[in-house]
Amino acid sequence: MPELAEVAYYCSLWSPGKGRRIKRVQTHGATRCFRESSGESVENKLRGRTLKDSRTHGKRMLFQFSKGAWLGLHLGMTGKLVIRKPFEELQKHDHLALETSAGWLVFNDPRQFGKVELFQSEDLPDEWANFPLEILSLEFNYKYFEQLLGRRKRAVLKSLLLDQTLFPGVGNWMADEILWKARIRPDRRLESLSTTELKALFDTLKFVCRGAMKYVATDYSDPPKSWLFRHRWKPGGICPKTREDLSRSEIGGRTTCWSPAWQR
DNA sequence: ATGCATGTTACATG
DNA sequence: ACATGTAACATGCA
Repeated sequence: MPELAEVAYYCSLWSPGKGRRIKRVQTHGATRCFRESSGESVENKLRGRTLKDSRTHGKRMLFQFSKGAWLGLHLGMTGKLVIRKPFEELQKHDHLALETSAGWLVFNDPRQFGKVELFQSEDLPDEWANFPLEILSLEFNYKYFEQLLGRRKRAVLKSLLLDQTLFPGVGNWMADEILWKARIRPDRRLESLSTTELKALFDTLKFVCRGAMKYVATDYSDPPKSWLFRHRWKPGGICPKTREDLSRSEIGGRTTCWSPAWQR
């Protein structure tokens, strides 16, 4: 589920907890989400701390607590954040739940591809200090974009867009949306693009990220029907531009949807 | 029962 | 160094 905008949305769901003390922490200690650390260490670290701030970068989330404690979350494929009422029963895949006076701040993830990690530092943790530029930042301009692609001439576009070190936050549906909007086939290689196409790719990259933030990040509403998003998973889905059938196949290990009559 | 899923990583291979 | 393919992870859904 979660890409750039979905992550921003879920992150915002914990905002009612800001400024509140963590009265109690519940975990299911040994689930995969905790990786090398344990649920117990997370409990000990966060109990009694106050949630001060939160941020996202691409698909990652970071929560800052008092006394230099930081909680990093990645939602994987099926993770989400949710608030449960103070006396509400926790559910089956609630791996981490922080009790505050505003209710439980819950991380839920059935498939457990998500990840929970703790950092201890006064300032932003080192792991977060050197991330690539965010796509929607001002500094992520066309010149930077060209420079990013410098060594990747042979790469297939679909795979390239999914590279989190280049385009943090772009996931499967956004990559397809970007290529569809730019009218470029997902199986093309970077080296085959004309200057015009490269510029179109940059513009649609920004466009799709902005649109995703506008629609999805605010209240989890779907993008409009003019987007591929609304048609790509429907059996017999139709391209909103040509009204013709969409195609689907695996590219770079991921199911990919495109419009053969529209994309070249 | 089968196949598939908005993600990442490790590993083998070219 | 770059690129590709596969498996693995663990669960729910059609």
